[in-house]
Amino acid sequence: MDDKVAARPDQAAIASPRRSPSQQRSRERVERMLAAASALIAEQGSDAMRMGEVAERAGVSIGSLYQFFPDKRAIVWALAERYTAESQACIAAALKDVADKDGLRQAFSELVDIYYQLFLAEPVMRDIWSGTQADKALRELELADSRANAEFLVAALKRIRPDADPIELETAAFLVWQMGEAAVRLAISVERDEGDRLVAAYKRMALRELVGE
Amino acid sequence: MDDKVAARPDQAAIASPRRSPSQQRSRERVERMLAAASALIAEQGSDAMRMGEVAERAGVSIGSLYQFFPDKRAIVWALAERYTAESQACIAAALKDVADKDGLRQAFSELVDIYYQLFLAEPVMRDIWSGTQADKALRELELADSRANAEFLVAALKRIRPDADPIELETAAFLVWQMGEAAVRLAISVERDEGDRLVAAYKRMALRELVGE
DNA sequence: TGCAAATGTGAGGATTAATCACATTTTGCA
DNA sequence: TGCAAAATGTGATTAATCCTCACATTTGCA
Repeated sequence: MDDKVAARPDQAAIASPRRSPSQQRSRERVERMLAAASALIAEQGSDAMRMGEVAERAGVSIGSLYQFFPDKRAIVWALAERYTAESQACIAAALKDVADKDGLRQAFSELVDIYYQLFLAEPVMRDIWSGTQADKALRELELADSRANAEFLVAALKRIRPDADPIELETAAFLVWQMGEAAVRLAISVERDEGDRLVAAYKRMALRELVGE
Repeated sequence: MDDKVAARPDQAAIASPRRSPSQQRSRERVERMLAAASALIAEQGSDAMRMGEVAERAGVSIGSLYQFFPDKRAIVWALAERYTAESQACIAAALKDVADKDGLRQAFSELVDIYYQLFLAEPVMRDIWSGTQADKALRELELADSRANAEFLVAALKRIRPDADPIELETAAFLVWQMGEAAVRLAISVERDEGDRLVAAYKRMALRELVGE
């Protein structure tokens, strides 16, 4: 995770570019802004988050906020970007040494559990990825993230089933990943025990598709 | 499909109740409002849709708009509600007479295709169900819709596999349905041929889960 | 030290959702 | 038919909020 504010992909209306914090002082302030935003999102959701409130909590002026973030969505995007970077590292590590079916079963099951727990425990994650679909930049980030994660999965699958059609593996991995997100989102929006059942059912389905019975 | 404006479930902040059109005149005006909103959503997306523009296109005043819709989201919700009612009828009809595995395979495959085509062809549908997650009322509508559709599927499954555990069928059907929506949304956001592959892969996965190999 | 670049500020401009006090039309009924 | 009450229609106005901008302050550096 770097401290630099990542350049957000252009949105429908291109937001004017913003400075990247180059001094230590401003880097710390940007951290405070993100922390404040994160706290507010956890409390009320990103939609209800007010720029003035973020600035106040971070102990900076509105102007400073806009110095580093072109608009409100960019703040949410920056938080989302951190989560994806972190989780990608985690996923890559978990799938890195998988070499057989049982290894994949094990690793996949654990990853799904982690993801599920994360969504249950982290209101910010829930909020960000729930609103995903409405925001073009976030949707693209999620898609890119899914593709990257699917790649890790494909790499593992190729080791397990070296003679399988690469395109099919690619398709299956991408689909399975995206469905996992859908399954977890669904699971957290219903009663806990039904959610658990849904996640378990998803795991079975996904693994059957990936490594067979 | 009834002409009445359905009462929208309470949102976070409870919107003040609005009149239901009881006279022929107002019913027609409400239709014009919805048509105008639909056209604007198709053109620019529901986020960019402006209340003033809806009113102008419908040939009514802002005040009239708010006479029948408590707020902006209620308009989108009303459109969404119509789509779900329509599609539920379609789904119920398609699954009504399914009595064996091959019948289900056939019906399910057709329903998925119809849904996929609908999303490809209907920008309003795309927009509404993309923004779904951000809006509590829409999320609830989608969930209720999924559950209702899952019920039709469960009914068919019980005829095919009468000795299966009902809870498991319920879980599988609900999950499969929700995943179908995720799969289609994913499919329409990538290149057409990749989308087709994804939908095909989803069908395979879903049917394997529902009726086995 | 002094200057240019980086950073900080918050009042105010610009949008836009939503309200409300009042006008007009329709309906139900004696 | 005539008329009171309910339903419907109107748009200037209010309120909330994002974001800009002109100017002040701080930092890095030769």
